[in-house]
Amino acid sequence: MGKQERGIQTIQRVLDAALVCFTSRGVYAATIHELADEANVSIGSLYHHFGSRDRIALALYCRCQEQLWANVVAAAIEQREGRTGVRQLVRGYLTWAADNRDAARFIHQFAQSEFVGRWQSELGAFHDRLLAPLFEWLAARVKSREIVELSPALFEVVVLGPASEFVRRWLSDTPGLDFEQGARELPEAVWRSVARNP
Amino acid sequence: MGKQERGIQTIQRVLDAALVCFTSRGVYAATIHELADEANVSIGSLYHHFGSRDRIALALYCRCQEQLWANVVAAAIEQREGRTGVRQLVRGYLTWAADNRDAARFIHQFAQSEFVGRWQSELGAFHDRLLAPLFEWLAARVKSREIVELSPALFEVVVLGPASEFVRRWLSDTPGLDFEQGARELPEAVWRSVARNP
DNA sequence: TGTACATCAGTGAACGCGCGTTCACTGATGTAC
DNA sequence: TGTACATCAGTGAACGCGCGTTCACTGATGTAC
Repeated sequence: MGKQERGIQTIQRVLDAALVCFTSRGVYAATIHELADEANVSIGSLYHHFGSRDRIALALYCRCQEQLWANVVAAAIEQREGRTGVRQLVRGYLTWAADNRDAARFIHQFAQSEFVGRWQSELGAFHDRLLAPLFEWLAARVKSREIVELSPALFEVVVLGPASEFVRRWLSDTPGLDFEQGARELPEAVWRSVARNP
Repeated sequence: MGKQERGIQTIQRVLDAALVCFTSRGVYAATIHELADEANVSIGSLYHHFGSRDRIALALYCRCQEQLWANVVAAAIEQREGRTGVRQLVRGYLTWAADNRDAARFIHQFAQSEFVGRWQSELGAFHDRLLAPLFEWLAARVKSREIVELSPALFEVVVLGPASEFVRRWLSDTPGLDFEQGARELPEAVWRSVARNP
């Protein structure tokens, strides 16, 4: 199962190309032939490394998720106060999406696609592992009574729901949605919904 | 362009079948052959009424959206107070989804699919028309200083974002997510985020 | 340092399956006089 | 009330396109002695 340096580079190149194809043509519409073209790699080589078309999408999804949460979670949990941490979490999510439009678009599309079902349990564990530091941070702020008591699952819904809904709409150019306005007002709105007032 | 009673019934029957196929097999995986089978209608008849596979999905989406918002918006705007209205909106969304799992699943899947792009402007106008009464209600509550000032677009994100994120996760059986708990705690959490405190 | 062998990386023409769509047709319903 | 015609509703075998995948192969890199 040993991989060579050359192979690792090819895999990265394929994933880069996949991001282009999947976002410009769509996760379903993009064909493996287009993908091979964009990556300058033969179809056989794709199958050598990934085994199937679906697994390319899966690998890309994991790479994007890792980038997203490594950034966003790290920036949030280095905040001491609950308020600044939650605000940072929301703002971080928004700015990451703005800086990585394609990756954000792909994540949202993939997460809602029929692919997910097939890898649900693996992806769930992966997701939990990425968010674990955040939930630790959260538990401490709940304990210190800065933040209302909410199960981690509901906390995610309440805090990341508005952020991801906003990004989803922003990415599809929903009229009447201004990014700057969202980045200014959403963090505080979200904070109000989890803040424990004295 | 006149339609006969028989044709109208066939269309409804096809949409019922489409909901079954699209939710059990997936919006992309379901084929028009399966659809014809499930509806007990010939493939030719499908094309006579809808013109293409995609338009069947589109028609179903419109029917589901209409059902959803007719219910949810109506129940919310008959509330006088901002707080009870917003709470009712969130709770109404959740319970509609619980009572219409398939329709909710289909709406979420379709809305995030590559279909949407093709009909974006029509669907946007349709959506706005369905939500118009809600935004009127909202404007009055903003004016009376019960609710913070937010553009309609951001209001939607803040209020419906958590609700739809919750439903999305609940529909895909995310572990750790309890429906009853969500129905109990989400409405108030959302209300806190838009309430204007004296 | 060289040789022999094993494994990894990469190729691309060919295949076959199944999908959406078409089309020439029959039957049912509505309309005009 | 009957007849002739037009339009709507419905049929399903056939088509052709393009997709994901395979496979027998060559070339590159690593390893053992």
